[in-house]
Amino acid sequence: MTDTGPPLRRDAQRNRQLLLRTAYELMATAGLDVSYEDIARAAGTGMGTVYRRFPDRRDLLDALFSEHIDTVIDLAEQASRHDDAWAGLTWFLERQLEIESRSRGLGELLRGRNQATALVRRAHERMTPLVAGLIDRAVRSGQLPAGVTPADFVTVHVMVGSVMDASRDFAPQLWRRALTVALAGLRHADLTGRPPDATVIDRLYNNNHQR
Amino acid sequence: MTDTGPPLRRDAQRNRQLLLRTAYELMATAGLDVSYEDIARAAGTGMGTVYRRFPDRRDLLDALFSEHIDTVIDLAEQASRHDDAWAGLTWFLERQLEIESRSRGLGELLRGRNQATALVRRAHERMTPLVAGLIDRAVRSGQLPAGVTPADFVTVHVMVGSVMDASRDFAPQLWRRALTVALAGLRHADLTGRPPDATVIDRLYNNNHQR
DNA sequence: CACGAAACGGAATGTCCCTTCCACTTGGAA
DNA sequence: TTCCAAGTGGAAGGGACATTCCGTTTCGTG
Repeated sequence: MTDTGPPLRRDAQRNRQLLLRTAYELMATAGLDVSYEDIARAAGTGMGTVYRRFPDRRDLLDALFSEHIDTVIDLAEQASRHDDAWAGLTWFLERQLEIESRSRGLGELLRGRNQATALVRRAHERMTPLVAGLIDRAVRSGQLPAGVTPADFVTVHVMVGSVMDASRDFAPQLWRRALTVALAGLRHADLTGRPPDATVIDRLYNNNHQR
Repeated sequence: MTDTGPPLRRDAQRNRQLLLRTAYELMATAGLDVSYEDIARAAGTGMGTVYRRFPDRRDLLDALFSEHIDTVIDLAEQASRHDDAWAGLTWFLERQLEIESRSRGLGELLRGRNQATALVRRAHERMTPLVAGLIDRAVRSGQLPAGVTPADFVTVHVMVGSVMDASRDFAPQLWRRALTVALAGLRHADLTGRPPDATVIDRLYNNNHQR
């Protein structure tokens, strides 16, 4: 699946690492839409080098974030093994958001503020059933009211993330308050209306409409 | 304050109206960042005409949305006169969001997804004390738990709006569910930690960091 | 109805970013 | 040490927008 072709020359190897570090830094504060030119300049290489190594931006994103994404998948798995479903859910979401708060780029990726990469899609495919299972358990055990769906959990993720994005520069902890509110809402809202369509999760996370 | 200079020629008058209608339509679905070229093309005029009439984009935005903004201010005033503070708050927020759901552009303007215009700033200066009064009353009457601040209300507005923006194309009513969750959260969250800085409201609404 | 001011359209210019391309440099195998 | 495939930097071309400018057209007053 990940055919690397012939191994890179040592200097190319070095530059690749340098570019990854540089791009990660830039995207941690500025988000995913950093230009290749900026990355090259910050790394002290030419643009050609960036394009040669990462011809498609998604290649770059996947290389940059794959281990962090694995970490998040791990969190979901740990959470799903939690005895207390609600505790698992809140723990998972808070952890995930903490990670997102340290990297704006990763947050944008995980919350579908862009064109999803294959890696991200696969990550969600893997996490969604786990979350769904937790929600199910929590509803059955009475920790969550009937009517709460996995899509509502995703909605909470999106909501809190938007507060994080909006307030990062002047109130970097405000999202915690928003999370408190949103989670309390999940436990107390009357969501007995028609549940959201099943495809909503996918569309929220694999947002096409950029901009 | 609004010196209009010498009156416009009749054809210019007509074009101005045409441009406003056209721009409003475009921004209702595509948001505020429609290019002047697109507006001109859709209206069947040249770009020069758009620039002549609205040399600064803010001029255009204020002209486009001023009456809608007045409507929202009106809602806030009506709400603040409501006997039941909580009912006033929820009614106001739902109405405002309904209006935003009909115009993506207006939503972006009201929720600070851009560089705020003088008009928007004034609108928020006017509405903020009204909302603060309602929150205060609701807390005092026990409808909201102690610790809830006006900034939390704004946060809810931002959160629900983000869901609206993210789901507009495939689930145009999903924001109502998010609103239900968020409002329930406000009533049930334990927000006894240090309250957000007073400037948070302003910064959320007059967002500088565009994208 | 003539004529000057107002308005008009859209070509031209500048900026920013994406992407390709190629003449030059360099690593490392022979 | 030689040599060439691999690697490099940045110029160049292209597209999207913002903004300006000016030759032409249109209004509406005298």
